[in-house]
Amino acid sequence: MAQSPITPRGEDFAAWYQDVVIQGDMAEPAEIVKGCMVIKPNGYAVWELLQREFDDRFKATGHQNIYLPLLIPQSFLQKEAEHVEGFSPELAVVTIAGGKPLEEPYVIRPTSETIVGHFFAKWIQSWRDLPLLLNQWANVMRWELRTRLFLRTTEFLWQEGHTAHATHDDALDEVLRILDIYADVAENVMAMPVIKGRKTQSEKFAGAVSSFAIEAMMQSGLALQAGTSHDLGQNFGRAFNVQFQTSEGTLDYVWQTSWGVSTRLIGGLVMSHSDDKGLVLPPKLAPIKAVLVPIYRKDEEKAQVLETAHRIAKEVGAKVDDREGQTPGAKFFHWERRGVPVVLELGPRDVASGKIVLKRRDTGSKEPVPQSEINCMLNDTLDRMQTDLYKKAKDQLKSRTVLANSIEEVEGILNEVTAEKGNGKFVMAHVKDDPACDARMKEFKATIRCIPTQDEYDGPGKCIVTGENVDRRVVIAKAY
RNA sequence: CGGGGCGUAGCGCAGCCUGGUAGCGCACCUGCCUUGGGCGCAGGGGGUCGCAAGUUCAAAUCUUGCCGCCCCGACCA
Repeated sequence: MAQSPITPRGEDFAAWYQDVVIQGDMAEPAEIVKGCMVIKPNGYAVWELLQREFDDRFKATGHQNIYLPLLIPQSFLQKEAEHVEGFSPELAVVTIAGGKPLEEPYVIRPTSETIVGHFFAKWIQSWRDLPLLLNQWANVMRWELRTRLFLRTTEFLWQEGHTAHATHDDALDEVLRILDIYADVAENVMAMPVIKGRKTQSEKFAGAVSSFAIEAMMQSGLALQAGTSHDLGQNFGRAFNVQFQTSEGTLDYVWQTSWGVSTRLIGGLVMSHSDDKGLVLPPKLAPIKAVLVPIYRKDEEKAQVLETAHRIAKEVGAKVDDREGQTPGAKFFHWERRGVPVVLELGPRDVASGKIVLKRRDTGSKEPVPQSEINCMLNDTLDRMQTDLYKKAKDQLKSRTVLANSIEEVEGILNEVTAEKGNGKFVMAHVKDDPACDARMKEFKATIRCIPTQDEYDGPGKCIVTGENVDRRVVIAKAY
């Protein structure tokens, strides 16, 4: 019998997304805690693979991991003016502990800049202590009004990098180095093309001088901010008195950065590649790359098939689905929904002919392969699938990116867009980095996603809102 | 924070209007049978009906209060 069906993308994109995540057994709402989710093994395994990719790159660029307290004294959040304003609406606060009201409440960290500021002040005395390059893998909590699995949950997992530098140039280099790492993992591991860019002043992180981000386009055509890297200037250095003695003997505040990617990336992964049959995972992030489904009828067939199945599975590193009492058909659906890149089918006919059937998750193509070549063919297929998924996503990004040269044009395009229809677009237009311009975009429920770091279009032009000169087109879109 | 919906077996739901032995499908267990895209048959186990108070001889059902979750809009990785 059919399991709960997956809502087709074309019918209702948001419902499709939720169905894919749940049917793919990645996560489910933790119905006992508002806005939180349970990340299940098939989802957490993807997170572990992603973590490894990022962590290796952070280590390779000189960062070390630390762990900071979950609770932050409430007064800490208030030390940086913009920071407190940005975060106070979404804080969860602990006011009672040990059965007694606390003298000073603790907030559950929404991010750790403030606590880092405190410890940086203790640890940094001299320019010789710099740069200080740290990262933390942690959970954080932001009391969101509206939540969606992975994309926005009250509690989420992430990494937050925190670094301190002697000069602004060094800090900015760090910010961009990390942005490159984020883009590298997104494109080459997640097969998710991104646009690197700077956030506008009104979209930047609360407390930063400037924020950079990678923006991805989902199959709905909506934008997803997939990672951010912030130039904090000396804002937190001043707020927490993080001073160091320069080589010339003077005192200066450190220049800090912070940067993060979260479990939101898993949502992005799902919305980049999956289809109406369920989850599609790029091979590099598939916890199980191939499953072998044995097919047999009589006992003597079973013995033969299983023997060959285990031999081949061992050779290629596949998992044999030898569960009893489930027909092959049920198994095919099971693994398909869970996004396994390749399913191998082995039955009596294949045993007799010395072949095995290889089926690709993304294209659905099925072909018999000589058993002697299966190892090579499988690796080949996984490699091809990885690059094909990227190409497909890149093509969609290109075909759904349009130029606009007037505010009316932008409005006309974006007013057609709804999240359910999944007909989103990236609109490239000349717009000034000015809060008034951001506000204008909000009128049609869109935002300036970023000012690309690399101009792939026609260079300078006149702002379609103010008429002033700006040096390149920005990305305007509706977003998650 | 506004609008809507929901809470009954592990999951999805019916029953409620009109109070009277708690039901269906899937899943699960046992046996037989089947197996190249969600097999079939037979038998079986599983529930303080979200919580609390009230009305009543009697409450899943009526009344009141509370709690929680989900979905749709304004803030956000």
